[in-house]
Amino acid sequence: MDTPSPTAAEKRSRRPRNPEATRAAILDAARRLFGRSGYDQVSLREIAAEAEADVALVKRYFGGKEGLFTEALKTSFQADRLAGWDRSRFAQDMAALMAGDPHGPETRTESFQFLLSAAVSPTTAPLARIALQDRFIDPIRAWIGGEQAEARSRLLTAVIVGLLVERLVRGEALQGRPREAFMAEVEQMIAAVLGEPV
Amino acid sequence: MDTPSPTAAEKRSRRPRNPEATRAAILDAARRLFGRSGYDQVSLREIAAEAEADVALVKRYFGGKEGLFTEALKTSFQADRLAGWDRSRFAQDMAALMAGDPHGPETRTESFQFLLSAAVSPTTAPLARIALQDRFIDPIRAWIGGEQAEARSRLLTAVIVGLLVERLVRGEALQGRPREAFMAEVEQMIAAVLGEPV
DNA sequence: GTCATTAGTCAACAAGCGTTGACTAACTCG
DNA sequence: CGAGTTAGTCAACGCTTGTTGACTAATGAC
Repeated sequence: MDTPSPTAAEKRSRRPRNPEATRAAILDAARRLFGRSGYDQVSLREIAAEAEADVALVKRYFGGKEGLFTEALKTSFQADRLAGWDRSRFAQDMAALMAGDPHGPETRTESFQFLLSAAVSPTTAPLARIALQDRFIDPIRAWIGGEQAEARSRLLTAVIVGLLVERLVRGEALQGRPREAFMAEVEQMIAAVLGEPV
Repeated sequence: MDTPSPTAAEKRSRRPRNPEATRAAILDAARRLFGRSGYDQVSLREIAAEAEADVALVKRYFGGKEGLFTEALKTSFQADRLAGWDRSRFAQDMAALMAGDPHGPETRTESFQFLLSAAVSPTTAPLARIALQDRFIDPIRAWIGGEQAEARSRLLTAVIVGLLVERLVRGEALQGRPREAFMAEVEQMIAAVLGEPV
């Protein structure tokens, strides 16, 4: 046998020794799982399993669970930054997003949920405050401008968060007339907060 | 010594054997602690200590942690039912409540937070859905009436929840002009959702 | 007063957690 | 090639959790 039985070699160190890739895999798994279930619900062993890595590597790369969480929160929802949204279609897009099926494929809210679960737990609330300010309140205020910008951006952020919880708790998709009615109301309300003619 | 050293007798069974009172004490402590920190953050031992009772009694009276949580959630915020609020002053009262100091004495939001933390955790989300429907969405719909009642009550509930999170995350009281501006915006928005002239 | 029932206590359990350090194998540099 | 560093693995630690069953003492029925 030229190629000896690979079992022994295969069992150990299957991963091709790529530190950046492993680090990224762990971080990715963390974002996914933390976003789905919150800080306490997820164990490092679950994350490691999802990333097909060893638990001990969490310490190596992130110092511990809290470090991993912080890093995951920091690098979360790059794509979902509200700043990148089209303001003229904001109310419609948000209404459609919030009326959708919570378990559907077009989710896009997973990273929001991450932030939300962070906000509720007192342990992680300070981190959540920074992230909320950074990614929601500040960019929205920049849009709005004017004298009431601060109050309105806080308010709009609160509305989005509330709608997320509603969506999360609802458990199933709105369909037909209920969906349309809900969307229409959301749209109208957001427009009102944005200070636009209804 | 006629009255012998009471240490031995005192150590055991100090509580005067009052099942209803102990049950109530445990339930009360559970409401308080669950409301402050959420399901996973609170251990049964903490609750038992707060109630000055033994951990094992949780099993006796409630079957386990989940049973205690369910019972606590069910019997929570009797006083805070939105149904009891004065509708004509609803927008103002809610705005004032939400602008207040999160750590202030006039809280009144502890039991809301209880519900909120239940809503975010997937384990307890189904329970939270029932409670939300029962205590918020349904009574609000009864107020509103009309064709859009369902959509609007969902929306108003979402707004309240979002404001709670904002308050929770904010960490300090708004004061002076920021507070007034925030309150005015909240008031106006709620009034809009309620379908009242602004 | 005696005996069965029940409220409350105590100690221990199995399981899961985050964390740690010793070990092995792979890469890098001289 | 050989030495040193680094990536990844493994087993175990100490701790906390919810839960359980054996025990003690107070209550209530007769």
